[in-house]
Amino acid sequence: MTRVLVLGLLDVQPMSGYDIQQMLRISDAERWGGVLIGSIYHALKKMEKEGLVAVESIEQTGHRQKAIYKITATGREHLSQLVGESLANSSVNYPSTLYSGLSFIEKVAPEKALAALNSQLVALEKEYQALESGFRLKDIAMHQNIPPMTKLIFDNMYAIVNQQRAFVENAIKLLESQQTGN
Amino acid sequence: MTRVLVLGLLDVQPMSGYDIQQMLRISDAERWGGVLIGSIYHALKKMEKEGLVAVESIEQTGHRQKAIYKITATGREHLSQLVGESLANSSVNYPSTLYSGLSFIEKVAPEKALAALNSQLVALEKEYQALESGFRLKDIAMHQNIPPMTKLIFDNMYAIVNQQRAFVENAIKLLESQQTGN
DNA sequence: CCTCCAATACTCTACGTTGAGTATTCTACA
DNA sequence: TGTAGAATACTCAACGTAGAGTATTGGAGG
Repeated sequence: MTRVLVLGLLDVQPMSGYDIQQMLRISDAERWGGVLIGSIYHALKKMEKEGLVAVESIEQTGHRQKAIYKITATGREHLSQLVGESLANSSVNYPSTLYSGLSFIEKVAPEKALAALNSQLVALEKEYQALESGFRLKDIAMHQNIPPMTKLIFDNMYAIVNQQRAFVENAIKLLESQQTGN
Repeated sequence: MTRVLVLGLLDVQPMSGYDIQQMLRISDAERWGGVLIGSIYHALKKMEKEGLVAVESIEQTGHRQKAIYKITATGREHLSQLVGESLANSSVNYPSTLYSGLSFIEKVAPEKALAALNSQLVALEKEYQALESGFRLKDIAMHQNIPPMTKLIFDNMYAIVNQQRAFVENAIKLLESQQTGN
């Protein structure tokens, strides 16, 4: 996924690792991608060895220099390949951390478990609001002309957060009913 | 997550890395956890150094030996801690691979993109059916007495697969409408 | 003009994941 | 009784992730 994002951005125009970082930070990819600094530079180095990208130039500013990378023809083919795979592969990923926690929930005291689940509910609420305000900002920036695919992705993110919210609420209800012995 | 599962199982009874592997394979965790061989042994070695687990005994069978691990008191505390965190942390994880593919969908020919998305739909359908038959088998094995928490988790998995199915269907519709120029 | 903080542009190492690979033992069946 | 293949039990190196750390430059305020 890191590779798709890096190659995709370099295909728009040559840029440095830092620029890629900034691009990802500004775009929605920040929220769902969570690509970290180290991964970007690692991907660039790796793909350079593989001939998918190349250093176009090195800009000097005083004693500091930055490498401007560009995508190669092979890289463009590879990108197309990767995008195809990303579209074809199953996109389900279960919240395994939560599942494993619930599987061994008896390892913590019921009050602690309830407190923990409630704090997750707060986190989910926060995520939902961050999504909403992010969307509003984008909507204004693009003058109410958000591309339909971006809209679809946002809707999917809303749906996922809501789904998890309902799930956690049900888990809480179940725990409470078990605690009172009903 | 690997640690929670490994510690949780060792807390039931001492066993070897291979036994843990088998336990996970049999349980539902196989489907959502996807914990791989290497990760289990790595976790065991690491946690042994940290004093969370210890080798209880080494069973010899001819020239082959297997190490039976047990959880320590510190390990039990740690498990409780980890379960608490698993319950408290946000459980949303977006299908970033698909999102990145969709973000750069124009890098592949429209027919290829459609074909790829349709093959994902097939994969999702397969996953749904695997879920259903897995649940039925479990239901029979437990004589229609599946624990409510397990039921909740299964329902969440169904919901997630359905959500992704709807999402991919909408993406396909959007692509088709763009292709015909509506 | 100086100073301090934010921004720029990476480097580096620790860590977990991945799954092919290795080696041994068991077992079914011919 | 021999043997092919499944099951057992783990090793190992390549790889990607993670994010703190380092070093330099730009800019705002006193």
